[in-house]
Amino acid sequence: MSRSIVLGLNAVIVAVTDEQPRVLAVDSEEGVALPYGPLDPNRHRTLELGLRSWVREQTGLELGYVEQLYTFGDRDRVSGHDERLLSVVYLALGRERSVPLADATWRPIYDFLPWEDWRNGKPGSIDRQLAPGLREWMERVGRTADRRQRCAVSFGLRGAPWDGERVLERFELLYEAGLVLESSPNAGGKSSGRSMALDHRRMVATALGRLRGKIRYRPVIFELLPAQFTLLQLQRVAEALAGARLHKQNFRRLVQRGGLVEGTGALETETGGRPAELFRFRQEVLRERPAPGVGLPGLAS
Amino acid sequence: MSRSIVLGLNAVIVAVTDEQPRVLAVDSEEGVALPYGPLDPNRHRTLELGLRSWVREQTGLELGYVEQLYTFGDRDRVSGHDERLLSVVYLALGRERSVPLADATWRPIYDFLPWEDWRNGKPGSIDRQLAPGLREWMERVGRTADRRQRCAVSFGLRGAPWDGERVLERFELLYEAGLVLESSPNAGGKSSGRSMALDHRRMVATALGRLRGKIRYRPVIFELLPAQFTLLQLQRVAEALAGARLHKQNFRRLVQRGGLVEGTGALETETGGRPAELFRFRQEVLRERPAPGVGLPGLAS
DNA sequence: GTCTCCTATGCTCCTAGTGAGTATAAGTGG
DNA sequence: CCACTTATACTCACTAGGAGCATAGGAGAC
Repeated sequence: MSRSIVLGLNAVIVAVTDEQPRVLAVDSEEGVALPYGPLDPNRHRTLELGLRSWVREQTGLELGYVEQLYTFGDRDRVSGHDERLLSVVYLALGRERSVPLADATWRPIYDFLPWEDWRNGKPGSIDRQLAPGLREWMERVGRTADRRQRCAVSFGLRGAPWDGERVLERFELLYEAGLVLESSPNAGGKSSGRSMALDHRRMVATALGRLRGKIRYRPVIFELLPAQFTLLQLQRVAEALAGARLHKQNFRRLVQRGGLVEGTGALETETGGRPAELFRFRQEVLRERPAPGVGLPGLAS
Repeated sequence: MSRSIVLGLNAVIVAVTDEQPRVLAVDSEEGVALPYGPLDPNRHRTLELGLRSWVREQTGLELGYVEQLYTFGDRDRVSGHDERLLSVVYLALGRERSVPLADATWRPIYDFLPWEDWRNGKPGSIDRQLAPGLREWMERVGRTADRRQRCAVSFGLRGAPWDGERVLERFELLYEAGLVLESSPNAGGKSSGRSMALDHRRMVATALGRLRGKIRYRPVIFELLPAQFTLLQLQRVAEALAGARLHKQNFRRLVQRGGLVEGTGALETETGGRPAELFRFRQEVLRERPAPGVGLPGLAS
């Protein structure tokens, strides 16, 4: 049984609207799925171009910022295939807009990973379901020091701090423990989140973790915002991605003194309070600071 | 011409000895090459296991710490192949030791990327050859604002700071400008560095950039050290990777007060001066701090 | 108008961390 | 005992970050 290799291209396309980070997904037989297409060795000169063309075809969207995320290739990650399926996954950022093709829709990321959103305090499901579930799992498979350490570090148990960037570690731990079930459309209550096709939820987890890390040292957050924005809009997007509330005054101080933005003089009056100045991203910061990012005051660094 | 896909696995295996970061390489027809082997869909359950088995076969080395780096898949990156070659590249860390197989040797990374080593001041080749070369290239292809920005940011020209982590950006810029020539064993003088087979030098550049970033927020540097070490040894390894000198007293303060190491009480007397205490990595730091890394005092952060 | 309730924005205070350097300790080889 | 090496403790100034107070300028209720 000499199997051939098929190379798939997947995109985790992220946008933030109404203070919710969202991912563009299509409907498939296996459930909610990321835009996908196989690499065509003849047509696609590069992997990224192949990805862009598949996304265009399936969602009508022309991608802007794109970066490679990870390549998944375990044999058992998808069942029932005759070929060996490898998937190269990309992260794309953009502003949400209506998508021409009807079956492509923007879904809130935290529907799939509800334990990652701490903006309204610690999600109750962590103490109610996930932590007990992990404990049960450890009883079942053996309470090794290594497993205890992983649980503590990933979920901030036993005095460890919560680290927003460990999204993937948390997902993989829950997966191992059988607390998130994939490939079964209606599996899991609200606690363990909505599932996706195949291992697409793992891809979303990878993307969120990477994005949370990256906004701190590269100005990628501006890919998610219009050309002009108020500082509160910027903060809301940062909070949506970080999944945590930030200290307002200090956030402003950081982005302004850090030279990331510059005022335009124009005012936004639809704020519901005092009008806010509109700002724009300051390109020159790239030449001035080695690692310009937004900084997340109020988070454990 | 419907081409099939071949999936290659490459390893950038890094160790530090004699204050030099080194990469394990084998000799091939095209020149110095990274350990390589195609994925066997039947034998290799995961990509990482496939990689480990190829490295074992080609170098006799059993890998420890391994992480996925990047997947290269451009059509034109290798010429003369009938199939489309994709390469999934992994970064591996270890302590250097004699390698059973004779044609696998440890080569200094800075032989391939000499402009990355600033430990003895700014490498002269930057001002002598690379910067002028980039200028010429821009004259030739057009001096767009975007190109000027890339040059300035990557190489710290026109007042921009040098950012040690932008290894890949620098390499790609030099490659575009024709200042590093691959696939020609004797190309380039000392200035542009020794070349490697195919696009393997790009892989090494990717690995070095990732590693420089990672030691700051994950304690991976200890993978490169013996179980016990003096603080100066630790510092020398950090310097070797960062390609820069660090402030000694502040470096010690950072790793000690950061809880990354703990003294063993034992002394190392072969220092040539006052004996130094031997330290070991402190596992518990993982539970205490969200992003424990060594910190590089003296570098622009 | 004026009161209340928004959000925006400026400023202060305190603490922890970082950059840079001085001083002292404890070995080695002559 | 000397010069020289490396180790380690400590100081000082400065900056960045956490937390909160105070004021500014709009909208809507009355």
